[in-house]
Amino acid sequence: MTLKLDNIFENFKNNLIFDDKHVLQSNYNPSVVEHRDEQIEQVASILAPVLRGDHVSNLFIYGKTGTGKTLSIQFVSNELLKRIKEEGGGFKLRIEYINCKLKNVSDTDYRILAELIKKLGGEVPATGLPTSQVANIFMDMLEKEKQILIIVLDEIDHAVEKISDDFLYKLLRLNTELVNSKISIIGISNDLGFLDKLNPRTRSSLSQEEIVFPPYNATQLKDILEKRAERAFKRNILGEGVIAKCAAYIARENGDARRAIDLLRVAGELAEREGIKQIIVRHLDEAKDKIERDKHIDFIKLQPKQFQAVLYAIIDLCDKKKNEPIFTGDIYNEYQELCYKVKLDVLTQRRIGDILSEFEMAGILNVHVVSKGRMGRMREIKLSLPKEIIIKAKEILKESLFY
DNA sequence: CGAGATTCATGTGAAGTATACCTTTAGGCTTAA
DNA sequence: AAGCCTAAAGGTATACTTCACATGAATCTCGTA
Repeated sequence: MTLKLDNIFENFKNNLIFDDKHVLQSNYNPSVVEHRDEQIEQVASILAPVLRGDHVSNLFIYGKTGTGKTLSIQFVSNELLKRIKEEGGGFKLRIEYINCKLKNVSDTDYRILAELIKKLGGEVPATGLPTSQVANIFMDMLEKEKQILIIVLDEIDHAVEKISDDFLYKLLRLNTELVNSKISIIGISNDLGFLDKLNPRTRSSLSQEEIVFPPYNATQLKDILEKRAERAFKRNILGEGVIAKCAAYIARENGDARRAIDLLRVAGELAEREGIKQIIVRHLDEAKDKIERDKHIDFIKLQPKQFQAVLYAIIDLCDKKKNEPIFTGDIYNEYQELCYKVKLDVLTQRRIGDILSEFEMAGILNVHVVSKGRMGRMREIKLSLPKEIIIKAKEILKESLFY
């Protein structure tokens, strides 16, 4: 065993590619945020009143993934925290980040409150308590100290289905009930239409201020990548035009800087694994596939059993039907048979319908309702995954369901 | 022939249920004065 | 009498079910040209 570990460590030590790989990992926090000066200034000027211990306006931020929203907020937060620490002021500032998309973690009223309480150092059971009581616990914890809490709710658009408008509104207006402490919400959404889904009074208190983060363009991406690559890789590792290609590709797609950086890292890993001393354009292409694959495979692995069963039924059906379109009813039948085979409880068609919608939300399926006249009305369903991922997914699902 | 009614298979919203978990409370048992 | 433990009662969130009504175009019906 030790021998094996020795090998691994030895290989790692001798790695030819990376100098400091951490720089390319998603939890890396650069000291400078490139090309977001304007946005950072806006965020800063909106959050600045906390320095005087004043209440801060609620803020709504709109921008696609990987446009530096989180990074910018984190940057401003750190600066604020630093200053508060230096100057004191007799109160505490907390900035807590919550991603509302995380299934079974922070995707309902109750769970968001529970998460917040946890971050404040408390503990609440996963179920059993009335939400209002959890809200009270939260307020008590908040009031224990003189502090300002800024809650960053990332991807609220994903949770708005499950989170009641009322909850958001109450959270936004919590200030009126707080004596010692103050609270502000920063909502982040990828979907600008999100605001329209809210009722007007919630909307107006959430978007007291609004900031838009545009996607990075190719030049900016190139710049960002170069800065990171410089620290992450050893000298002369990057092949001709690799960064330019990477930037151009991502810019064309959606300007998601995180993806661009991932791409570069994975390309590096691939080169490392091959034992080659240079990253070339080919690695980028391979990395692209690998990232795509991993993302979906992880998603599928994390799904609950029933969801996996539904997905398996769909994949199986697609195989059988080849290019014919498939509909809800077909899927349900297939799913039922599968359940008998695997000894899984059979859920109702109603529920399966909801599960299908959830898959659609997650971008795994392409669904649209068609009316076939006298033949009824149903959803036509297509898998929106590349072929090779479907094959891999099928294996994984088989494994998970049958054994 | 064409306007309007019918129909089908499911979409979809609302209300109800099962489960797993929580707190409160009352009763019973133990312990110590 | 005070303290502690236990079990029942009463309550909640969440995932799922049940019920009931909504959809929307192909097809049918039937009056009319």
